[in-house]
Amino acid sequence: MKTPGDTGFAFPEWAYKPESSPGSRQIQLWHFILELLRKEEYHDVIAWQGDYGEFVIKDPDEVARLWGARKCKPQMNYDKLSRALRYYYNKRILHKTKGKRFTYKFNFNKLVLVNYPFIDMGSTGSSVPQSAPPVPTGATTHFRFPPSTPSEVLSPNEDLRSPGGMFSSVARRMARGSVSDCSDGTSVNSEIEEGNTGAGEERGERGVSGGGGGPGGGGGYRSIIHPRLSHETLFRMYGGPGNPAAHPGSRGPAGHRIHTEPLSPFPVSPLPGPGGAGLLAPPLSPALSMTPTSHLTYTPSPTLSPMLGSHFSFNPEDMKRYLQAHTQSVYNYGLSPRAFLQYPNIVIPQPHRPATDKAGLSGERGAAERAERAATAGGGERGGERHHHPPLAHSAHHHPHPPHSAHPHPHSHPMHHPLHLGEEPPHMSPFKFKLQPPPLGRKQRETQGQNKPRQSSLSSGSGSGSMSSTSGLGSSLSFGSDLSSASGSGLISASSSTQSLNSAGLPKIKVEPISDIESEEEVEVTDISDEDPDERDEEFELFSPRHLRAPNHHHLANGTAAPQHQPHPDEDLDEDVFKAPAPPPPGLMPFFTSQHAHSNAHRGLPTLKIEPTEPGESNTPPPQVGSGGAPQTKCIPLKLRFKRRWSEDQRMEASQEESDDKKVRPEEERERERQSNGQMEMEEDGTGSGEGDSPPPLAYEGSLATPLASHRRVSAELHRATAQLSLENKDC
DNA sequence: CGCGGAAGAC
DNA sequence: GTCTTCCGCG
Repeated sequence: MKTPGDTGFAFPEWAYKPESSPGSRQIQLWHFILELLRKEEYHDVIAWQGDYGEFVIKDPDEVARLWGARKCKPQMNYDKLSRALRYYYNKRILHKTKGKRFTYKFNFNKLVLVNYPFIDMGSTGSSVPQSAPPVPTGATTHFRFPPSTPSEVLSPNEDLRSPGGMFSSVARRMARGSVSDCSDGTSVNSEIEEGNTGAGEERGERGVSGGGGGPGGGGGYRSIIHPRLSHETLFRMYGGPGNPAAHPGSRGPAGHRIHTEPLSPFPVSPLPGPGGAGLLAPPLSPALSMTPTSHLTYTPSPTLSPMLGSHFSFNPEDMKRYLQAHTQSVYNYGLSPRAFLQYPNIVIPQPHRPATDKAGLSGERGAAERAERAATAGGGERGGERHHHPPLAHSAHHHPHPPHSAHPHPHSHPMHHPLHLGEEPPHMSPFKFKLQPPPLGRKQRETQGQNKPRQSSLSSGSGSGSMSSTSGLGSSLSFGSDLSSASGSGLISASSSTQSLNSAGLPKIKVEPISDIESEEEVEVTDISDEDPDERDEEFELFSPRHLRAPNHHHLANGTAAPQHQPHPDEDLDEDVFKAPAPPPPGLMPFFTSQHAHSNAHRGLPTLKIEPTEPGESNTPPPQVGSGGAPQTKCIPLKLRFKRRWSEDQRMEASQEESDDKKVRPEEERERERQSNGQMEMEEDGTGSGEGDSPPPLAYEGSLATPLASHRRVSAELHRATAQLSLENKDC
């Protein structure tokens, strides 16, 4: 569904950049998949379908062939490709949609969310259905796979500052294929890329007629983004010139909203100054820092890391929306609130469903598949996915642009076989679906049970310090002009379809009547069957009381009430990234204010209070918390408290991650944890004094980039601070 | 069809 | 580290 247009889902550009991937120089499979997904030409082969992030490989052999071509592995086949895909399970980049053949689902949280932690949802009212892709179908939604050529990577200069420059640079990159050519001369890239031009095999043409590429020009969504120009769609942090494509609503570079919300990242800096991004106020998430410079380095997760050159181009408003939507999605998905903790300024979005759109999301998956396979039949009027989408897209999204040829009708593609997807026209469904978290790999599942201490792989992986500074935004996104509409369309259709499916005997789905009240739980459809127990568990953990202990903190930190919603089952995800060290964030902020500290102490960890000091560590009563000034009434062993808290958090994380990461990052994390635990002890108390020592930025950085790392850093900082305090406040 | 271990290439 | 290749299991 979402695919309306094609790629209904918009990913940040960085997601498409191969460079971003840490380990591999070459394009990674998930990048490749995304690339294919975003190209209309390949919709017959692979397309978004079903829930948010869910896609179906309609033609496994073809996909394998393409992949093989890209990698110059002629022997590639679906079996192998799928093995590679399965490796993503542990990384949590993907998970399998059970019950549906060839259907997988991206974990956007990991992919996207991570990168846009700063999003301020609170302000916007618009909500996007959970399942909806982050940026559903907007005209602008396409992302283009940027060619990866490193050389091409934007020069910092360009990226950063000049919007135009960025675009151009980006454009260039994009223009190129993302991939390396096979030695034989076959260039994979060309295949894909050319698809647009027609070079590609059958598919080729789809594209965009809008070749003009001009922004705004092309037809349909694509039009907005010329294949090569997709940048436009990309959002730049501070906007380049508004995207023409941008939806009408967004006007100028600086969206209105942006300014309106103090907290919102956008307002912060549009200044592009290089420093700007990096320099954002500590409170802001690192991600916020949009500066190009920072981006370059920023890598949220090892796997996901944004590419160096990531640029952002976006319309602020759009961005905002996008983020919100995304956030919601994430949220719905079960993103852990903790993630947000890191960013005090960020308002945690509460999921809410659009009044109108309440409908659920997508569900059609199976049907679609079958349809396809069945296919054949020309059953539908629609040709492949698009069929559905386009219409939806239109209605749903109003294109800012003038209608384009491309835009078109679903059928526009000559190539497509008429597949009939299960999609249905959007309509609201009275039910709400509950999203299931993506299923974990077996192991993970198994493992979960055991709580091993582990930390998130992702976070650590990427890196540590370097990335931190960079803003999360390295990616560029294209936003659908209208989220609500988009979401609505996608979701709705899905929901309906889902239901139908159910009736059909498809996988079980939980359908709940929608209650407005629960806005939080958005709709998601998932197969209950498997899934997510794992993830859920994980998530639960996040939310578990322990974490929640100091809900207030969070809220405070955020500045807005975070949704208290209970642990969503859904939450999940990407914990790694998000999980940032819970303790730190809240703590840090508070740091500066003595009051917070106190409050924390009091409220927060009641239990902790009295515990005996630890053995090795200083028994010494921790310094008073209120360093700032609040004389603490008593010397509270903050250390202990914090320590405890910290430990718990870590444990939690560990447990969560454990499951997640088992493979991914094993020991480092643990080790870190251990260390941190040991050290952490005092930390937070130091708040007041600590400040000096620990520059907020650090903390943030860490948090963004790598939770773990950040933890460590923070802890170290705290430690130091604490030490000082201790010295100072010996009396206690 | 899907999963995941193992070995190995890059 | 990211697959690629094989393979046994369900």
